[in-house]
Amino acid sequence: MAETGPRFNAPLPCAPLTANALRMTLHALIASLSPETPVLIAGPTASGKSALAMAIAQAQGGVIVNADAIQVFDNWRVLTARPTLADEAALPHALYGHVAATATYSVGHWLRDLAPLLTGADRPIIVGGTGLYFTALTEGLAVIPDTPPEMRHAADALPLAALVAGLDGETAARIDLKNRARVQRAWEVLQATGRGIAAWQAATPPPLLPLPRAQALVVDAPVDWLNARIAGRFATMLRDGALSEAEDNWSRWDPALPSMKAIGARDLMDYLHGAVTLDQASTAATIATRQFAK
RNA sequence: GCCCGGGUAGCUCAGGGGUAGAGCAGUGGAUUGAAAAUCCUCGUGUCGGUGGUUCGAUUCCGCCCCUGGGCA
Repeated sequence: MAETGPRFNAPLPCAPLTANALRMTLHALIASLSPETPVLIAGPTASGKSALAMAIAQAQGGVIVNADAIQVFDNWRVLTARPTLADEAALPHALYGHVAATATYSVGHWLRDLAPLLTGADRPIIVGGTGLYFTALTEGLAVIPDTPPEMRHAADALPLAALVAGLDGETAARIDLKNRARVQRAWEVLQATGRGIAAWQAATPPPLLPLPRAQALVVDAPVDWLNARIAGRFATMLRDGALSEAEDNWSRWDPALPSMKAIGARDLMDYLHGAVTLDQASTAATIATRQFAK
């Protein structure tokens, strides 16, 4: 059962179906689900995960819970394809836009926010594109004390080689030493706690929701079909107000903030700066989306 | 019409008498608190066409075609 990453069964080959066949497939799929058991929905962006979640909630009830690292922030709705106000009014949603744009947030926060929903009255339907979140949920996450922000600042200033030199042997043997994000995280943990991250991870507690206790679905779609949907997506976002969202974020723009990592945010800011045309921004954002969807 | 640049990977370009290499795009893979992040892997293409010089031309020379700019 122990696999690496969320490798769910994939019963929904939605793309090549006609609208009617798709409706019937969805119908059969939903009918096969137990209304008591938590549902997990993973899949690439623009594959129709949210629509599936809403269809399930509509038919069987339950709360739609976000498992996307960027949709948790309150500053982008259109650009991150968060459920609309109408969607949220129609069906219960949780962990969407509940974090301030200027806050830091990560898997640990998410798991803590999620925990009460797993034992609540409503059956959770957890949808999202962040693989790490699903992995942490179904396979567990090491409990490591928070590292202070100063530690991050200190590490930011150091070259990779210095960080590598500062690791404990057990950790150094285990992680990708060329990957700055991994190395820096390990360095920060060792500095802050005096214990190597490998040791912390070896003591990972059992998962909050092991895969066998959930109904896991992955929306799988052919690349060509996906790319076609992605191609029109940014234009649609612009039409729906992505540009004014960008203007709203203008005064607090800081590329280092997690909330500003939203695909297209940087491109929109570049456009507002006059550095690129809207066309160039759209192209860049579309390419980034396609790469992300893989 | 004349003068000066260019024409090399899907795109932007570097190079240079011994059949060529970067970035981007694309591909495959990794992933334990930045994950919409981060890292790793994969580069043969008539070097615009055609003649010539040469042991050997994508590289030098002629002509032709295309393209950017300047002068008329």
